[in-house]
Amino acid sequence: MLMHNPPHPGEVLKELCIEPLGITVTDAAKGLGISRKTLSSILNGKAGISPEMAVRLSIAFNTSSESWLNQQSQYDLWEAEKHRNELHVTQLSAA
Amino acid sequence: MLMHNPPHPGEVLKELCIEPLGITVTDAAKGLGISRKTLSSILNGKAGISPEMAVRLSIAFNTSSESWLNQQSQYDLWEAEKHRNELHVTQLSAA
DNA sequence: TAACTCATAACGTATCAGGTTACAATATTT
DNA sequence: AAATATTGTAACCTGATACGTTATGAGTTA
Repeated sequence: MLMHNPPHPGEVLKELCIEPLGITVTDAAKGLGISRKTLSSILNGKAGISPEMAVRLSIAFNTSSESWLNQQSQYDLWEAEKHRNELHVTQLSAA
Repeated sequence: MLMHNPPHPGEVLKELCIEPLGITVTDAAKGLGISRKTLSSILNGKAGISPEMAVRLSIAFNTSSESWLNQQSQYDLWEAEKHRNELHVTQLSAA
């Protein structure tokens, strides 16, 4: 069960990876093999981290791809849970 | 680190939720508040489990939405990792 | 036979990742 | 100060995918 509002994975990426290394967004994008606009979108919370992007991050920053995708999942789930009560779903039991 | 080929989340859904209850795909779809085609696509591995669908499943089967979405993430990541060596990514270090 | 169940194809809509190009606002450097 | 670098973002395009409806064919059960 998720207990607190998870941050944008992009926010974590910026604060824990990009800024500590002192590299520019432009150079990081080059290293990741993606466009600057795509990285910028992630860093500013406009785009999520796709499975492929998680693998790219794991290579570039020597981390685990799982941790990146899990962060994204938890963020997405937090958003989805906000509308739990609006879903027309009934409990299912044996026929 | 993921060690073995994760199953389709839809496969798990079918074997651990639908079949044990002895309910039809049609009735399960009704309970979930989605179309029969959408559920069929998931059960047969043609579609993934979206964050919203994870919440629906958690309500209908009294489970955790996290477990469903994590299963999907692990499945997606397994697929993405297959192409790890095709990605043009370089290790990033301090400027 | 008739009714139910299911997978799937065809079609449309919405969302989203990702790319390119271009522009404006800051920083930084010379 | 002037020139350069950096960044966010808007506009536009493509491709993938979730989801819906409708229809069809196959299998199963009453």
